Amino acid sequence: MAKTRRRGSFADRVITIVKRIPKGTVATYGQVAALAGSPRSARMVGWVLRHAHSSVPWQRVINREGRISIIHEVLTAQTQAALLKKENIAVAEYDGAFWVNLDEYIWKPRQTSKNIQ
DNA sequence: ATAATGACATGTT
DNA sequence: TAACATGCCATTA
Repeated sequence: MAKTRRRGSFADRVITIVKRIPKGTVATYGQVAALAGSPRSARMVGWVLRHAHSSVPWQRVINREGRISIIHEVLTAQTQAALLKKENIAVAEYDGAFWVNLDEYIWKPRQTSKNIQ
C-alpha cells in the first residue's frame, strides 16, 4: 500500500507544500510542482493528492484554469466546491464544471511586492 | 521491457 | 473557460 511513498521524495514534498497553503487561498498543480522542485510534474501532484492522507487540504489545489478537475466517485468536484465555499472562496458553476477566480484567491508563497508574471 | 493512462502545464495553431 | 501536441514521471497492464 504505502510502498509508493518514499522518504524525502517528490511525493512527500508535495504533501508538505499543500499543507502550507493558507486557508482561504488556492494553488495550482503546477505551482505546487514547481515548489517541490519539478515544474513540469504537475501530473504527479495530482497523483499524490489522490492517494494522500485525509489530513491534507487537497481541496485547495486546482488546475491552472481555476477549474476543479477532480474525477472521483465519492470525492466529487461538487464535494470540493463545498469545502472551498466553507473557506470563504467563491466557486462558480459553468458548463457543468466548478470554477474559482485564480486572480482573487491564488496563493502567493512569497509576499514580496513584485508582481508574479 | 514496452505502452497506455492520469485530480496537469505550456507552447503553437 | 479554444483545440491540439508535447513534456513530465509513477503506476498499471
